[in-house]
Amino acid sequence: MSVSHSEIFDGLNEAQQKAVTTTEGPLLVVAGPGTGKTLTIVRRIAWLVQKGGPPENILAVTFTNRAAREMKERTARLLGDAASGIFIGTFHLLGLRMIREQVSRAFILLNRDEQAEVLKSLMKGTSKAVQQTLERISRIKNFLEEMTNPPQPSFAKGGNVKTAGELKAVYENYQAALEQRGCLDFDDLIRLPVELLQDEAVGRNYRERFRYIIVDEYQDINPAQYRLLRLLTGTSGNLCAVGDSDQAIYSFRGADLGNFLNFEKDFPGAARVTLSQNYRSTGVILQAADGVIRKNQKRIVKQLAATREEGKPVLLISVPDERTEGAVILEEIGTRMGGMDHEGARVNSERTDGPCRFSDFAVIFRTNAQARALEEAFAASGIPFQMVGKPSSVQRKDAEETVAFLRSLLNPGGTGDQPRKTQSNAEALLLTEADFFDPRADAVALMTMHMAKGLEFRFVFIAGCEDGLVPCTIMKDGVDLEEERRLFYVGLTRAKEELFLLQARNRFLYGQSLGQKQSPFLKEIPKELKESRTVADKPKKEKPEDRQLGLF
DNA sequence: ACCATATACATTTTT
DNA sequence: TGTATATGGT
Repeated sequence: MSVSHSEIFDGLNEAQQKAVTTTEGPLLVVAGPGTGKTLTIVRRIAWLVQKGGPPENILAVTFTNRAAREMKERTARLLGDAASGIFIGTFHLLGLRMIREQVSRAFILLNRDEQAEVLKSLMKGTSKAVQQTLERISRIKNFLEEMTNPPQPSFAKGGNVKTAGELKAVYENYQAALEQRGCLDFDDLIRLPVELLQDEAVGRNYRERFRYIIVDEYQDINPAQYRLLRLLTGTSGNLCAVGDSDQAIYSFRGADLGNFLNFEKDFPGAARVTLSQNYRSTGVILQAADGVIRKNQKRIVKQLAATREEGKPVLLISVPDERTEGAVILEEIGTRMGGMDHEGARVNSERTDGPCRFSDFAVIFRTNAQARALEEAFAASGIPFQMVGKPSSVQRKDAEETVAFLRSLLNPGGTGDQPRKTQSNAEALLLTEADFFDPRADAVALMTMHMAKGLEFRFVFIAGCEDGLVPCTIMKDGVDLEEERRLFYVGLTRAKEELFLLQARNRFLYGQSLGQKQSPFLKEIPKELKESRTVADKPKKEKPEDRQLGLF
C-alpha cells in the first residue's frame, strides 16, 4: 500500500505508538487534552491499512461532524485513495447508512421543529407540553428511560405530566405517524440500527464487515450508542475506545461516563494505553488544570506531562461587573495584537511566539446568557468576533435555504430510486449549527464551555468565574459538581499560552444580581500558579480601554 | 383575526 | 432582564 512504516510512526511517542499497534482485542486509550489523540487515531487507521486488511473493515466513529471531518481529512492526506473505503463519520451517519442498506433509501429526517409539529397533532396541550413529551420520547429512544416508568419528577413542573400509559399511547401514535409519512427523527438513526442488529444475519454481516472499530470520545456515549457498539463488536471484538473521563460533559443529556470507567471490566482482557504527553499547553496551565480536576472522584487518573515551557502564571482578574469584564478582555486582546496600520496588517509583533491573530483568542463562558454583554462589548469595539454554535444571520439563512432545497428533492413516498446526488446531499441534513464555525476566520471566538471542547487557542479568557455560575448552581440544586468541574477543566485546557479567569463582583443575570463570591474552583488552582488583579469599582474618568479600542 | 398587556421563566445540548 | 406564551380586549 501507499503508506510507509516511517510515515506511520514519525513523531509518535511511545504511548502513541502502542495505541497505534495494539490492534487485536479491546483497547482503552486514555487521552488527555492536547495529547495528540486525533493524530494517534489517524495513524492507527493507517497502520491497520498498511497491515493489509481491507479498508472497509475499519470503522471510526465520532460524535461531531467537526471531529469526523478532521479525522477524514487527515486520514485522506496520509493514505490517499485507500482512505475512501474506510467509514469515518458520526454515530448518526453510521446509523443513516445502515438504515439505507437494510431498510430504505428514501426517508425524511425530521428536525426538532418538525418533530414537534407531528406530535402537536397527536396530543393536546401547550407547546411546552409538546416539547416535554418530545423530550421523554427521545429519552425512551435512547434507552435512558423505560416506557413503563412513572414520570420523572423533573418533568412534573410543567403540570402536564403523562402517566406511563398515556405516554406509551402518545409514543406509539407518534411512531405510527412518522412511519406513515416516511419519516425518521434523529434518535431513530441510532435506535433503528440497534433493532436491526438484533437480527442474527444482519448482526453477523456488520460484525464481519467492521472488524476494527475505533470510537472517539467514548466517555460521552449514551446507552443507545453503547448498545449499537456492543452489537457491532461482539464480546471479544476489536474495539478501540478513546476518551478522557475528565472531559465528560454531556451526562445531562444521557451520556454515561460509566461506560468509560468500566471499560476494562466490560471488555475483559482489554489493554490500556494512556496518552499523557501534552503538546498544547504551558506547564503552568497544565498544573492549574490538574489542581482542579484532581478533586474529582469519578475518573481514570492520569498526570499530564508538559512538553512546552512553564509559561506565565494564570491571571485572575476581579472586575466590578460584566461590562468591565468585556472591556478588560478587549484591552488584553488589544495589548497582544498591537496596533494595526491602515491596511489592517498588524504591526509591532516582536513576540517570540509569533504574531497574534484574532483567532488566537477565545472567550469562554458557562451560560449563553453571558454572551450578550460580551457580544455588545465586542461589537462596540470593532474587533472581529464570532459566536461559536450560533451562526450569523447570513449563515443561518444559508443553512435554512440549503436544508429547504434538500428537502424539496426528497419525495416521501419515493421508490428508493433516488438520484445519487440526492442521496449524498441528504447527509448534509446531519449538519448542525456548530458546523458553521469557521476556524480559519480571523476573529475572536466566543462560546460556551461545551462548545469549546476539542478546540485550542493561544489565549483563553474564561468569563464569569463566580460562585453560582461556575459551578452553575443558580438554576437548580443537585447539580453534578464533578461534571461542572470537568466543564471548567475543559475550559482551562483549551489554552496554549495564557489563561485569564475573570470574576465579576456584581453581575446582572436573569434580572437579579449575582457574583459576590468567586468560583470555588479558583481556590483549587495552586496559588503559586496564579496572579491576581483587581479592577476597582469606580473606573477613573477616562476608561483605560478607550484609548486601546480606538485603534480598531 | 388582531394587538396589547400580563405573567411565568430561566443551564449546558455533539446529531 | 428578556423572551415566549397566555389572556383579554376589540
